[in-house]
Amino acid sequence: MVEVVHEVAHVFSLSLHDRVAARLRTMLIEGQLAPGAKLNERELCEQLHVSRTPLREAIKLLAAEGLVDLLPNRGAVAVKLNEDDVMHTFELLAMLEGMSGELAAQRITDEERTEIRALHFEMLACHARRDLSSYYRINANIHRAINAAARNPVLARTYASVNARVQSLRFRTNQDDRKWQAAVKEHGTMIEALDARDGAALRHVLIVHLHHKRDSVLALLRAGEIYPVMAAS
Amino acid sequence: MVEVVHEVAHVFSLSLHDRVAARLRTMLIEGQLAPGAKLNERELCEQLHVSRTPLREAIKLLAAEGLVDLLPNRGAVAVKLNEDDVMHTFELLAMLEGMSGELAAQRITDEERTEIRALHFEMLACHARRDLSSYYRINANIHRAINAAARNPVLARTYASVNARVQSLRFRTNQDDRKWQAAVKEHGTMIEALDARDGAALRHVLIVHLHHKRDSVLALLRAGEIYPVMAAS
DNA sequence: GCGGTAAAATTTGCATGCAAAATTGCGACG
DNA sequence: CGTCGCAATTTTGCATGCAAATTTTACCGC
Repeated sequence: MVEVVHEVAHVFSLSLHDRVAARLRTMLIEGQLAPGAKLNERELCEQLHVSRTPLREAIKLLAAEGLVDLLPNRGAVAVKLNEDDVMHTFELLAMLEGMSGELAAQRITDEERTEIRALHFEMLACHARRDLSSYYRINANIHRAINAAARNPVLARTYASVNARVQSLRFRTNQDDRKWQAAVKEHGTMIEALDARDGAALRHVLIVHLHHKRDSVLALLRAGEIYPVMAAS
Repeated sequence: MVEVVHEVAHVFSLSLHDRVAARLRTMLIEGQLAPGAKLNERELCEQLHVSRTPLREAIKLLAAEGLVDLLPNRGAVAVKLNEDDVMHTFELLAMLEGMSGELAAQRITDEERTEIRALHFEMLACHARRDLSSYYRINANIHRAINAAARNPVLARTYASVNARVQSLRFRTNQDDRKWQAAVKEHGTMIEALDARDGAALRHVLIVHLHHKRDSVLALLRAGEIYPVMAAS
């Protein structure tokens, strides 16, 4: 019935289910689909202007990524992490990022170091302007760059997959100026470790960094300032 | 009124697509679907006696697990790892298993230690009988038990997911008696480290163990003795 | 024969239809 | 007044149909 399709000529992932999965992923990470919320197929079909088949296929992708839980005969719900889940996830993330850092310190090129330092200063600018949104974006790019410098795509993909599950929570932290300051300082230490090609030091600061992040998220979680936020239904 | 049941309910896979995914997973791991082989939907539909919808949904699950690659408009193919992929995967696996061991040494209960030691002796029996198949099964159970003792379900699931991608390759190694002997000896060291609750030692032996496994797999890969094999077992 | 092109056949991707399960609404009964 | 039970509606799960894309095959010119 719907033959009017928005221009997607320049997009290479022509598969509709991939695009739908990406859209859902964004909605989950940004909290438009709140943790614990049921994913109503008919609703999402109308909202995304697709039929149920590609939507269901996209949901299966997200289920394997761990972003939604699949309940037999009862559809899918956005994952709602409890404290233990958050602890375990950050415990793993810290290890993964620590490993990335250690490998990156050994394998990074000068060009990559230069680029990461540039990103670092961009991030400092965002911090100075209190531009949280851009700060997050550049921050993510820095960590992605470190992962890339580790020269292990399997590690990078695994990290991205695990990280996606807590991304929506990480989004809400760093409201606290003191913690933000500390995070920025840790990032400075990362740059120093990278310049010194000190794998152990980079690993250490990354693990500490993630543990601080974990604590921030847990604090918000315990304060109940995360899950009450719900979108209109 | 529904009680809170956010645990991954392992009720019997009532969903057809879950059963199909499990079946396909087995076929991929056991090599019935050879690496690089195209997954023909019609063919598999007839073989598994299901229609295309649940099959396609299952394939999406496996794609997110990294067991198959999805080519736009050209279906899915069983992943065919090259040497770099194998190196990177084992590099990550070694780290994950090392982490598991370190955590397990801290968190394991006496009951679990007892059970793992029992499994260990069972495995020794299989080794003595040269019962490779049972050896593999018990070996996998030991590593699963260590992962369980680490008390981090996220880590365990991640390990299982990454491991699945090389499981079909691991299946074919240890034909070499000398390497088998060495692997068994390493397992003995693991038990000692667990009994001493020496996290660093356990971590170390697990990493070494995985690196040896990596070398075995790479040797077979380079000898071309893996991919030509296509028969079902 | 050989390369190239176009049509036929196969295969994938998406939409829709139908049955089973779950949720909801409502009324009878204790 | 609350609870249980049953039917209506909604929602999920699977099968099938159709169009687009890909692969195969056949043909034509050279």
